[in-house]
Amino acid sequence: MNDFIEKLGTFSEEDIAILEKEVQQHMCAKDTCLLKKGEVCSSVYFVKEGAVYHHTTDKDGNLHVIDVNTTNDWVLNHKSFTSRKPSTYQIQVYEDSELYELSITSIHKLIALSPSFLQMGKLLEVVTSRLRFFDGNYTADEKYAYILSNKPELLQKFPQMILASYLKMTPETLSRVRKRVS
Amino acid sequence: MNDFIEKLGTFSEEDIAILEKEVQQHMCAKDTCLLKKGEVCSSVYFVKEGAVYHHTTDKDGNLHVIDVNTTNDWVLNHKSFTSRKPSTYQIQVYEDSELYELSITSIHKLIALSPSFLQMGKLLEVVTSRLRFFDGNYTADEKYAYILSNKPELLQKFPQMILASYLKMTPETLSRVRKRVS
DNA sequence: ACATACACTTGATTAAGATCAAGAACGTAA
DNA sequence: TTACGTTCTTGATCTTAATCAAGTGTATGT
Repeated sequence: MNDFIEKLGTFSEEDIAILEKEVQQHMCAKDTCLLKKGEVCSSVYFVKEGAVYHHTTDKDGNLHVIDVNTTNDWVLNHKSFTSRKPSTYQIQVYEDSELYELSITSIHKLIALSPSFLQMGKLLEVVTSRLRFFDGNYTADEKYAYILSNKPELLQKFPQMILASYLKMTPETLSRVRKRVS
Repeated sequence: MNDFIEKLGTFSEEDIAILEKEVQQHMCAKDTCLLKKGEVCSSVYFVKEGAVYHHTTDKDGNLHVIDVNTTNDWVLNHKSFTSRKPSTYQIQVYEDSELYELSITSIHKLIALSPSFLQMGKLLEVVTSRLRFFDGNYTADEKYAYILSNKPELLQKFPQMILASYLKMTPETLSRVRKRVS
């Protein structure tokens, strides 16, 4: 649990003690749903080991992958979490994973006990900000190269279909990009 | 000033009286800068009449239009405003405009005087959320059709170059789309 | 009225990626 | 082992929009 707490911020010994009481540890099987479409996001997860993806399916049955997380990543729908409005997509475990969970009620309790826990709010803003290429007009090659140099573990954890959807290209294109860039 | 206050929320007579003392009314000439790149956004504007655009210029000298506002729109860099971090772009008046301004210090003062002003925070979140098509993969025709049915006044106020940049297409493409869709 | 500048249009060509289609590689179950 | 279902690869073609280039307005000032 140390790496989890370290990533959360800097805390005193006492703070860590009360924090540890609030954190729940889970072993989640593949396909476990962490947040259903329509539910309000009320927990923050941290991936100790494993893989998680955020997705939705449109009326034509096409899968849209919104986000992907692996080891040492934070997992939450930040928009739903902060606005307390229903999530527009699902968060699901992609492979058997070990997760830490901190509920919103625990977070409120912690902040009431020690204001040093306020730093978590800032953190969650940062960790959930979207990757560069979702704003600008990047080519398929640039998007792949970005992942390759910034988060190559995604390429190992997820199959081409999921990655292609996440990168907004077809699996065929991703296959060709892969060959081209390597 | 009534339409401005109405859009801000629902307030008592006394609230409106203290609010009106804080609002500054401006006549701004074309090209007046409301927020410079690098400054922290510290005011919210409301367009009584006119046109405003948010833009930046990259190292190759290309103009990138991030947002456009016309009559009855709110104007602010929400990210800079809430994070208190420097703006990455400029906000500028595009044609002579009549604007109302509410500074962040005024907002804090108002909230201290009456908690009913807290509703403004929610409002600003909503009004600054990006239009649908900036997430998904929409065609040039779809983007134009969306503006045409949801904010046609933009097409009157701004020249093709600005609109094309905002819609992430070339002016040539926008010209052809225009003919095609109409 | 003329010149200059600027915005817009239109056409021809190019490039990126999607789509369609077929086959290869690999795992799992009978 | 064979058979089936995936996932991934590869090729051929098509579509969208960018680029390049040459026009056509249209306003502004002299």
